[in-house]
Amino acid sequence: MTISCKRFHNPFHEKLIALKSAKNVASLKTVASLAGVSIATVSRVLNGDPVVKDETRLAVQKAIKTSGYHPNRVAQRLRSTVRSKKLIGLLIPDIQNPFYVDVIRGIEEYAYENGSAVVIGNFSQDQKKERLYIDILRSESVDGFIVAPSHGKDQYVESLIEDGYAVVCIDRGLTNLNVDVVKSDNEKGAFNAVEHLIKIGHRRIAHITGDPSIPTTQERIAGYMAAHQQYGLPVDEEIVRGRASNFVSGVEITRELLELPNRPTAIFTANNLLTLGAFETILHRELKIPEDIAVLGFDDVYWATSLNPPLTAVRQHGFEIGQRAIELLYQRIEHPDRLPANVIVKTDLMIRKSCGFKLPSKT
Amino acid sequence: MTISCKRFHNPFHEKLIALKSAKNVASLKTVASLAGVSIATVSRVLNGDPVVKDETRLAVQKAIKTSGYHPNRVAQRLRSTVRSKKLIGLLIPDIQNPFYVDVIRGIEEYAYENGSAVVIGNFSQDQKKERLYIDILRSESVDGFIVAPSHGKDQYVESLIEDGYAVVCIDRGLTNLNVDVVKSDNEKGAFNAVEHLIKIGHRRIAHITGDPSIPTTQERIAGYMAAHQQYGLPVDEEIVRGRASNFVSGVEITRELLELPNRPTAIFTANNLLTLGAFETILHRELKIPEDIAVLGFDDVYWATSLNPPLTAVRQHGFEIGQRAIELLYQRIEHPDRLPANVIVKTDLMIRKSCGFKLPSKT
DNA sequence: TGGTATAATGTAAACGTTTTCAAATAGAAT
DNA sequence: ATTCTATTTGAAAACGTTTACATTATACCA
Repeated sequence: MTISCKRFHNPFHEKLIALKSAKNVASLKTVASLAGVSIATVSRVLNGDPVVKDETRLAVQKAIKTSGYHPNRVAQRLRSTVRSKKLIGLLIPDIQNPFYVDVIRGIEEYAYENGSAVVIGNFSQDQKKERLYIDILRSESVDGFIVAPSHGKDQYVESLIEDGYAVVCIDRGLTNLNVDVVKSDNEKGAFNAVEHLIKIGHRRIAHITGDPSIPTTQERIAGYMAAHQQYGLPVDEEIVRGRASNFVSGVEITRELLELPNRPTAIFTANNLLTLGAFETILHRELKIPEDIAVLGFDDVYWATSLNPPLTAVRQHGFEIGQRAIELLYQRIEHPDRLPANVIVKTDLMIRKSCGFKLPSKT
Repeated sequence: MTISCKRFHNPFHEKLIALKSAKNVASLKTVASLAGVSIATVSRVLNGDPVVKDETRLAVQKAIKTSGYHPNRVAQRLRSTVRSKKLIGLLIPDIQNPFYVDVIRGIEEYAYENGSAVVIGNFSQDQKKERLYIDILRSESVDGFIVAPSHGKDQYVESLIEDGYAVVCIDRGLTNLNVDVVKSDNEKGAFNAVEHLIKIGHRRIAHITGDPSIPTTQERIAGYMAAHQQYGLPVDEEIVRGRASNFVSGVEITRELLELPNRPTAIFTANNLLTLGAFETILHRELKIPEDIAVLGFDDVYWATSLNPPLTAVRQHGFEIGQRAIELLYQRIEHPDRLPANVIVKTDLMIRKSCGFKLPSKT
């Protein structure tokens, strides 16, 4: 007992305690006087400046260790005009959407590996909230933004870029400005999905779209149209409907579709919430999937295989999208004048049972 | 055209431009010289100090508006020793778990309404990652932490409290330290679930538990046991099994259970991933739920009603847990010496079809 | 009018860094 | 010894706030 106490009361340790600030935290000053040098020298050691003498470097490093020093990121951020990569602001439209959760994971993993922290703002498609978050993140001096803008001409996001912030958009771009964008190949994904339905014999395929004002929605509709055109199938505008991108909308529109005199044999839903609405409505009516009506959804989710029947879905690679996005952001921070890149991430069609099987056909 | 240009070239506006810093951002200094006062006065106006004369206040407010001033939160944080509520650190074990997404939403909504920002660290049950995040958040000088500690005696979290940080734990507490905790009533939830199964006639009920080292798991097991005891049902240890809290574990253990000579008539799974594993395994074997075997899961999720059959589940109120947690955190920031609170949030049993119906019985 | 109390504002230090510039030290060459 | 150069270090300013303290302006009273 006495011995261990002694160990803690050696003069060195006492000096250390006295040197720490009110918050009981070691600062440059603590380390400096512990090592008998100036704070400038300590700073140089920390930043790997080769100019310091080996002898001093060693002394400083020892002092850093014994004092348990960690740099104060707030002070660093306040001081330096040059952008580092310490704090990334992330603006997400809907954290409940598993697609965005994947995106977040991708970003977060990369950030973690590089010692960055991520501030997340979930603005729930609410413009006012989006703006508040942008203001907050600005005043937190984040080093860069990753944003899924609420719409194509989001002035607040544009102003960020004009003010010289590093910005990468995900899921949707900006109409007026040339900016780094990472998103899924929505048109191709939708095309492949509808093509699959056509190939296994469907001729009357409904499409429940998301919020028509969102670019993503338009691209998926375009893919739907293109597949029809390519296979010489007419499009019946009556069975291409969409209002909001949520569960309720999925339920309502599916109900409308099922009551149509000439009911479609398949439904292609534009996102996972719509899919859920459709699934539930159909099963509630005691109709069988895929025998009575097939369902194919945009967005694969981890519980898609547990649905009964397992869902055939267009898989977006959210994780990879997130990774690409933060990579681009890092690059932009380093090279602010690099030409903006446009990364399109492929999608995969995950064929399961909700669409039935391929009918015999000659390719 | 000419007119609008003129408007932008009035001397006032030119002065403003000249006053803004290199980053083209207004600071206290900008506002101060625009209003012809010192920065101290501007600061006072901003913080609602009643000492300033109405006349000056008006002038300053006008200058604030025209300059588009926003306070720099980094500088604020660096300067003030007193904790505010501007930046909250949130440490989450698994952002893919919809339960935690609800918790995050609860926290985030409250934070938004109060002008706080939230830094999220997702440490994926990885101790090393948890520690790094704690270090980062410390050095970002967050005003408080909300943490789901990786285990009951998490020294790193404990050290936070010892260093005077405001900390609230969610989902699990800390063994050694008295700290604010918000969590579900796990034992009661499990009890109600098993009671329900017993009441509708099940006599042989398996329990797939989560990672046995997590307190939550123990509490749910306790509820399982208590229900058996109360209804005079013996517990067969062989059908109470658990390894990790993930999907694979759910699949494996379900498989084991199904191959038992004396197969249980119902499975109670301890979280949503295990449930998913069980569901998928059972359906894959072409067994019918609930006729062949009933399933009841801890954790209700938004897609539970879309499963076939819809899942009977113990609903945790993640959103409310988040809200309570940040409320407690705010309180602790204001009153660091308040006695720690222990909030237990009730659960609800959502009865759907995966357990079959109540057998006629004389209560 | 001068004095004093009160109200209003300004000055300057501090928070913990980074970085420029100047100073000190050392070594080499004369 | 003196000067010069190269190496190594330190002093001080700056980032944008808050705040204790000092100063000035205003009002009141004798």
